Amino acid sequence: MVVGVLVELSNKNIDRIFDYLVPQCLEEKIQLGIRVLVPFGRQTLEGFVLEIKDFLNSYSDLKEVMDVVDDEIVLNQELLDLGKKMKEDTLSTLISCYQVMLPKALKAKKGTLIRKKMDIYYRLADFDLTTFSFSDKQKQIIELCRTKNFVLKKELMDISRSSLSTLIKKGILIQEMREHYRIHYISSIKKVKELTDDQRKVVNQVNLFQHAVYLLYGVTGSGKTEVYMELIDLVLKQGKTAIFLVPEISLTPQMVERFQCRFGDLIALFHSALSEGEKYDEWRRIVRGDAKIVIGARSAIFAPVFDLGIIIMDEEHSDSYKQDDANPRYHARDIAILRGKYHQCPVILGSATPSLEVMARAEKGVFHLLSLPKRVNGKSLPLVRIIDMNDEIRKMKGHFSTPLIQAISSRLERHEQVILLLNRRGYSSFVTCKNCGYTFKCPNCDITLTYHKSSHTMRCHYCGYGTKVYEQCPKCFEHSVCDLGVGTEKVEEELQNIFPSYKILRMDFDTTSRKGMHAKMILAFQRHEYDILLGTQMVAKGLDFDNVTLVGVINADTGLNIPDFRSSENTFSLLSQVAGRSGRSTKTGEVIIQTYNPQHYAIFYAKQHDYLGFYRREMQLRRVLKYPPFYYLCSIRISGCDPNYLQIEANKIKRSMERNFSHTIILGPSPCSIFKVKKNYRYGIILKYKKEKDLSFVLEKILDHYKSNSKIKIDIDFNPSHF
DNA sequence: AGATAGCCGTAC
DNA sequence: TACGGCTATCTC
Repeated sequence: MVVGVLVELSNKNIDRIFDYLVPQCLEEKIQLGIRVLVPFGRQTLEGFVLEIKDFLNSYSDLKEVMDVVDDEIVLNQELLDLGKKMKEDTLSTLISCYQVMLPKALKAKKGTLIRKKMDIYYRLADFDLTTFSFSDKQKQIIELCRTKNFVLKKELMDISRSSLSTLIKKGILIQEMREHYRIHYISSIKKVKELTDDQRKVVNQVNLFQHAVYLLYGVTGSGKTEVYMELIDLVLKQGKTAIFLVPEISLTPQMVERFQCRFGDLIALFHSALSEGEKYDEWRRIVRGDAKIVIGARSAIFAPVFDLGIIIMDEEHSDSYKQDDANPRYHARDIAILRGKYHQCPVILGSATPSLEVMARAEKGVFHLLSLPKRVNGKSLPLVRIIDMNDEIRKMKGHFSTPLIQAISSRLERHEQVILLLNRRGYSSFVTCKNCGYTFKCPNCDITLTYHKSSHTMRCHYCGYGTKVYEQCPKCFEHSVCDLGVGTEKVEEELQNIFPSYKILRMDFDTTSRKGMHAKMILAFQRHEYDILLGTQMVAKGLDFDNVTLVGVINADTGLNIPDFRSSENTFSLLSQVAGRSGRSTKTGEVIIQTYNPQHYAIFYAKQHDYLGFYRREMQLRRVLKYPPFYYLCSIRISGCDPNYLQIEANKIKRSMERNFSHTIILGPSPCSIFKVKKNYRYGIILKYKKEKDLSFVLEKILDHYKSNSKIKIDIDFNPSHF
């Protein structure tokens, strides 16, 4: 027997199958998708068996497989094929596609193999017990085994050690080894909430027996989660499984608790707070079929489930679904659709602010549109007040306008809670006028210019346009142009000074990076141990606090100034999401947004809770500027440590593209926003295209050409989430 | 990722 | 001619 093996090294030069001879003694264990240990050059590597074939004499000088690593396969046929498709779509190495599917614990890292733990269980033997007489303790043990079927050894030992051993000796109890999972779930199942008519209507519109993609567009608080749970319930009743994806940030204890109450230990949870060992255990529970519902962030889309009955992606618009920091640069939505097709099951994309790409496809009829236009509690969406900071700025000392301070104190006096959002995205990288709020834009791209400190210039990262920084503002002629930057700590301090007797909880990357802190903080706020929750983006999503009646956005604009064509969309969606945190229960909610751009359409439509209005407006812009969903984008990043050489090669790459593409707009090469990172310089080329049939072919040729050039690294990102 | 074979310049 | 640095090539 001969096997084709893909070794665990992600390198373009080795991204192919190597053949090995299987010694007789290992033949039995060999299967497609199992891992083997093979000699490679002079090292020993793990690899995946991708081909099994008979030995032919044409094979000359094959090395032998040294060992089989697993008892069971780690990649089933579906995932093996999916990886090949991903390789084609992302131009990554095949091995990187497989690696991203598996828990890290499985990755060959010398000496740190995480093993599954075993527990000893006992069950009753299959014969008539009436002929025996038992002691009280023995009866207790037998009764326990009868009700629970399998009982952990330790539990029985606690009753009576000697009785246990007698029962074992008599053959009444039979020992069984079972895998020990590091996490334990409650299996209690609470009463199920009755669906509203709207929710029921949506559930009924989903055909569970064939593949289709649905967009569930539902305003914040419309009860999308209930719909998800009902659909999952229906799928479980068919004996099938479900995958439920959420952005990492909204994988909160609140949301998890709701699912656990309803589905108990049928859930496998992938959470960033889990250790690698725990993740591995969850993965094993899925493989074994013990878990039927997989809940997790992006990579949970690769869960090794069988009989998949539904895939749900909550907060579909979230950019965390796109992996953009490493290969393969995939989008979980694309994978979801591929798996949905394979399993012939529905894919549900849910959001209160769907991405334009998805909404456009729903409008075209490619996806089915389902809507939940009303909040469940019958409450209207909270009233949004816009504070024009151009007027306020002169009256205030720090970050808080008078109306916002007044609103906060009146809510606090009523013992209600407040959420404050400090939007940190894109902070300090843009140049603005302190007097009038004017920001500099690129004349060619309608994109905010980015400040480059080293050269004291402003540059467009799309087309490469650059200009020196003007001290004088071209709008108000004041000499008050500066670059911006504020920290959360500073704002917290300021807030504490204004409200010295109230407790403030600060939630940002620094305070939540410790394991489990995020969850702890949310629970503490829920218990009203704090009055004000001050945080970054992470306070915007999925949280559900009954007592929160005011949401304040300290700086709505920063997101608008990011040099990204999606900045309006992201700002609109952030504001809508955070506004939805207010007034979720019986108390009426209020939202206050501080902004220098009160007239900006993203802020205007967010105030009106008008997603469709925003959508139409933004679509017009995208059409004119040739952005998605009208055009596809592809970002090519060229990096290396010699800036001159890089520039020369980047231009060569551009020219070869110009020769080979006929329907593609090629922008760049231009230096990336952070031109120099760790002694590495970076150039970017951006492609805009609708149809370019040789695109992948040509890009692959370019990758191939540079694959063994150590001076240059090329990263390709199709449909980048940002630049 | 490593290891190695081939190619150059330079130092004795 | 011996050594080192650099690069292209190879790993079943």
